[in-house]
Amino acid sequence: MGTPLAFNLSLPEGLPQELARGLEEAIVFRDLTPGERLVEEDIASRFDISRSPVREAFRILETRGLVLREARRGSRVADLSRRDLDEVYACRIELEGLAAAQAARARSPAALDSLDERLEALTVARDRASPRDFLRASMALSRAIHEASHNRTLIRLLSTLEPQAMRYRYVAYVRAESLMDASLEGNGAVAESIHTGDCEAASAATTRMIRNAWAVVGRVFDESDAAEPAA
Amino acid sequence: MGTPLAFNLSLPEGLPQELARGLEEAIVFRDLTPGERLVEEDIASRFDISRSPVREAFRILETRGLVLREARRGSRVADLSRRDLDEVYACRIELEGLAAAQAARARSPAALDSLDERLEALTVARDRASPRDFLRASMALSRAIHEASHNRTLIRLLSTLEPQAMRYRYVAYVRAESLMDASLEGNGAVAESIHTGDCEAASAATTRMIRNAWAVVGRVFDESDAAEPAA
DNA sequence: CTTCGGGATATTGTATACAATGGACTATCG
DNA sequence: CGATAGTCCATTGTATACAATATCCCGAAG
Repeated sequence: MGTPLAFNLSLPEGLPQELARGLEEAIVFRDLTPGERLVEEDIASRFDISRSPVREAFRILETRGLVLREARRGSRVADLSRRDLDEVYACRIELEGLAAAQAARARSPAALDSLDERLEALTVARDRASPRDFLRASMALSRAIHEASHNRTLIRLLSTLEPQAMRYRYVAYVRAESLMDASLEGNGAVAESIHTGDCEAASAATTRMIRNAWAVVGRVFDESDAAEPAA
Repeated sequence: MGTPLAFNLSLPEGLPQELARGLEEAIVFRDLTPGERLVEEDIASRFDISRSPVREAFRILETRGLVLREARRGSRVADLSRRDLDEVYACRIELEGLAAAQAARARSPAALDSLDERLEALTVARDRASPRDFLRASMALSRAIHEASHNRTLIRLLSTLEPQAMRYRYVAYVRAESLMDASLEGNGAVAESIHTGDCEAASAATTRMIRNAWAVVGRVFDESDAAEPAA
């Protein structure tokens, strides 16, 4: 399993966080495959650091549902499953809906600007038709919406839920790039109602978008899963 | 600040987890006060262990919103505020509502038994009129509902949200013990609709219960906060 | 051929040692 | 007297060392 896993690790925010971010991308984009074992020493030596920050990074990833840790039995990349997908999307509907509603209520100018910016970037990424870039941009936009809610607790919860969702979105986008159009459209509607300040509409638009995505991503996943049942 | 903080730390689930549980109780029940600094070495020597597990425990508590960590500046017990309270309750409404609905949909016999058991225990705790015991029992009942949803992702999210809510509930119960009656009644209604298998009713009952609690706990907190603004 | 046991090994969990940084204190200068 | 630079100390961040345990492999017995 010749995994590249080569990202430079500067430390503007702490080494464990940086490492976690890198590993997160590797998991989402399947450089690290579901079920793959994660040995602390391996990762540590690969980046020429000690096990201490690696352990902390694993813990971070565990709270994001990307890594499973069993006491004294080690860590491994969390599996993908239809059941897990459904769990994540059910939760997303509730929390993203709330975030959009509260963002619409707050309507802070700075947050709205950031939102427009990210939406623009998302359009650009769609035109390049790269699932990877599109997802990164989509993640940034989501974060902007979450932060526009000015609800730190909600932001905390979503930051531990979104990465898990990204994995399924990536699989779907790779197999059906047209999904990106739907996502772009949905996000546009959400952004618009947030601008308007209509909480109900923002929540409804978000709910609708995620429910759609759920159906499509789920379908694609099932097909993908049937093709290669034990990835 | 002669903090007792004496709980025996056996290790049936790992030392950091055990320590985190103990510290969590100490924070919820105000043995550790909001804003109080948490020095790794202090805690470590107090329990005669090394800093390693203490650091991991702090990280766990950070994900539960009970501890704030700033890079190289140490950790401290998270403050209580009306804003934080509102954030937590807004999220709880969504997630607990979903949990109740999914529990009603699943209706697995084992989970229902566990639920009844916890509800009975809650009644007993109410009769003793001890906020501490009541909260512990209430926490157990909540967990039973969450697990009855059979949604691991939701359980994960709620397990990082509930402890934060417990802090406010504790403050409120101490000042207004009658709140326990309301909680007991609300939980009874929720349990009943879960038994019935009516998702809508379960969700609605939960939403109503939490919305009520939000209003009352918020009011009590404001009064309490006015009395001692900087605890 | 299968199953059970025992030891070697790989890996995690905990402790300790070292490095680096931030804050406080002090002394000196304007 | 106030401001500021320099030093010291408390504390976190990282690395390494040690302990404990689960797993794997192999051999022997049934």
